[in-house]
Amino acid sequence: MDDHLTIGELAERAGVATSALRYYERRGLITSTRTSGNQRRYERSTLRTVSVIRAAQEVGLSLDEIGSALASLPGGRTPTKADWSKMARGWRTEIDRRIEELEALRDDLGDCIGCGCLSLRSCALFNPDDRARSGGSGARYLLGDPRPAQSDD
Amino acid sequence: MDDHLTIGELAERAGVATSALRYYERRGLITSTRTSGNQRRYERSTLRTVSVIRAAQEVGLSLDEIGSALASLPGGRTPTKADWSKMARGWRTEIDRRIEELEALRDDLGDCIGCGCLSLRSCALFNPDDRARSGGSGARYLLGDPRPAQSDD
DNA sequence: GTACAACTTCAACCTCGGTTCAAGTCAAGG
DNA sequence: CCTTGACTTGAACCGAGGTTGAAGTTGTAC
Repeated sequence: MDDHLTIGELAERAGVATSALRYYERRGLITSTRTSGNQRRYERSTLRTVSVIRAAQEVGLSLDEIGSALASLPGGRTPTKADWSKMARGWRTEIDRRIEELEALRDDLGDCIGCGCLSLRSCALFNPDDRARSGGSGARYLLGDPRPAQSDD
Repeated sequence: MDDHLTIGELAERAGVATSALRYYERRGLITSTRTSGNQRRYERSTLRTVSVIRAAQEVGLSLDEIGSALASLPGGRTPTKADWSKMARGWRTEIDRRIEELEALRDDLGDCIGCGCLSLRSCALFNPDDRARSGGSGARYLLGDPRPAQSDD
């Protein structure tokens, strides 16, 4: 009833499980103080931080990336309005990039459907060398660079 | 040198690791015959199947979904040109759906940047109740339904 | 006929974003 | 004081899509 939130209250208001909040704290995304009896108490502003975390996850960022973004905030841990605007702008760029990738993929697919490129000749979707191969499991899509015709199938 | 491929040859031509090919086989996505010495030999058409698998993964399908699609092919295991066209059309629909989701998300984000909705009032991105909560880890995004104003922040 | 690369299997391990459990402690109402 | 529910910890587990390693076998080039 003071101006702090228990983990259960924060979980309910933020729409996440308490286990997720403890996990975020282990990962360094949020912080808490402790009562004399070792229970977590959260600032009300942590609700905002959690909302930003969830929003960033929707955008497709990993918790590591989100953590870096939060850690790089100048004046402390909780994102201010200006911080949020800045981050949101960056994320929008990221979303735009992903939309472009998907559109390219869709167009490739359209070409394939039209051209019957099961022959594998010059089809972007079927060009393995070209796939983004580095760096984990994110959504990665292919781009151009059709290979010169080879003995195909 | 006959018309079959070893696992290493297939791996190189398809751009995947041999371990992945064995994994696909365990999952029932591809098949092989064996030499008298128990080594795998692949039909050349398996290269096409693997390409389809990788393309479907790019689209965002799980190996289970891909397996179902391949298993449902009428005339055997290797997708024909017509099969491929049919699948590709389905995937394109899926891609379109994901692009729409991303565009909605981007627009929400644009609203947030414009309105300074850090207050959490009526902001789609900050509305936890509304997040797609069911069903695994796919890319899920939020939609409308701004909540009536509450004590916020 | 022998060296060596490529193959075999099975089991264990990896990341990511958490959830679930067991065993125990704290806080609040009656 | 006592009960009850919310909290604490650490460790184990999940599923997806594989990778890695050990120990042994095959295939082929010289």
